[in-house]
Amino acid sequence: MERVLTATVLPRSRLGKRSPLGALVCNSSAEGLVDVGGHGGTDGAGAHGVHRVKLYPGQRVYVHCGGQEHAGVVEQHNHVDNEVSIFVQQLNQCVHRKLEDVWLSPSGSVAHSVSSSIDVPKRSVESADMDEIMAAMVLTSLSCSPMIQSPIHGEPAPASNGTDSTGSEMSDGGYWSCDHGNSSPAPSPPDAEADRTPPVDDGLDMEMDQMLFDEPAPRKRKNSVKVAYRCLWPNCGKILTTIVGMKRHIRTLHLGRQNEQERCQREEDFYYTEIYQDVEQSSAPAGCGSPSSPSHQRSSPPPPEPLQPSPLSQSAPSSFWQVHSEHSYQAPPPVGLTVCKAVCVPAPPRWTPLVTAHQSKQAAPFRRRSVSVGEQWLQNHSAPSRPPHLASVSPPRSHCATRRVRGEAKKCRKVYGIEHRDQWCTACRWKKACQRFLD
DNA sequence: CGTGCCGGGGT
DNA sequence: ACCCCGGCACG
Repeated sequence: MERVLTATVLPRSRLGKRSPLGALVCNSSAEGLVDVGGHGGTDGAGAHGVHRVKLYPGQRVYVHCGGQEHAGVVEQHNHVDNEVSIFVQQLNQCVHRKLEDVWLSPSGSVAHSVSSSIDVPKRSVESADMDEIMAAMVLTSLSCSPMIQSPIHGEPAPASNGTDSTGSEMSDGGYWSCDHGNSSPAPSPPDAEADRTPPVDDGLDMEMDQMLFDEPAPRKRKNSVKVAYRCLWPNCGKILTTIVGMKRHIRTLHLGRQNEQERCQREEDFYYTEIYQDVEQSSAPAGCGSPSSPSHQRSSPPPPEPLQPSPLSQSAPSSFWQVHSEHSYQAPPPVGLTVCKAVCVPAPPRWTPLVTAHQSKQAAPFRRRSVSVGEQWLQNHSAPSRPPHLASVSPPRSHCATRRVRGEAKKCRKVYGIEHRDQWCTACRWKKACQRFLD
């Protein structure tokens, strides 16, 4: 019931900072306290003075003075001491009384104090203070809860293209308004909000958790500007409140499919921007534009150009370089080549044609056949300036899908001649692709 | 036609 | 795994 009370009498002007609830009641007391004062309450326990209300100057009250009750007029009500200065006309003097000793009606008629007039259970002062504190906390949380959720719900859904005027979303925007107005029940609690949130990704959920529990609402309010991060990925526009969450969002949703090893860690930085939102502005009554629209954006990074992955993330399909030594035709080189053959350029004295062979090889079209380790190395290192589309695109085997193009390199047969067949590489001897003079 | 080498078979 | 060869494609 107190909740209803506090919700309905949300203050327009707060007087009692030290006692939020008192301030609230005070507000209502201006109109309500007087006329309820004389009503016949059934609260028999309230045979004492005024509790937890503020008396305003000029208000008529009754006090005991010199063993007799006198009517008086409130001159001042000191909240700190809970003392009331009352001018007693009969005595023509001003008296000070504790609030508890002040009556709004003659005790002879009805022996109850102001506190009983408002439907508040009689309690000790301590418990009453606790009530105030609790009520203040409730109020605080209620009034601040919109701030908490705003960064998430205030922004368009991921599918939005950035236009913030989402009419149906305005219901959420209503919480931006401080004026919860006459809604009898408390505003929809945060968990209800969370349920409505589309579970797009875990990042958002975590954001919600962080926002709701880790970050006390008042802290958010310290600066009147809220910071959030908006994903710049096309057709996304997701808003998160932490950089970590945003980076994770970009990583998982947008960059996730790319080669993780090749991807630069900081690449996510290019795909989000920092946005700010004025609390005051956003808490304006609903209807004056979407509350979700960020008041201004800052530090706009270069346009995302996202569909074209940055060079950092572009990775040569390593599958193309598959090591497929179909045949272990590693002909023992006649001059004793070592295992290094696969990687090092074999350059025995007799293989002088090798150099030209390699040079010509670079221009030769690629072949469908899987390449050997040596070929990989050569293709990776010896021709860095070749057109990238030849390097990174999947096998562009020119014409023949099944048979490799005849290399221009001289092969063992040509080098050694058929009469020195024993000097051929094994592959050549076996009529396989030459492993010594690679294409 | 010479050459490179794939696919397949034999041991 | 090693060895050989038929046969095809290419220059």
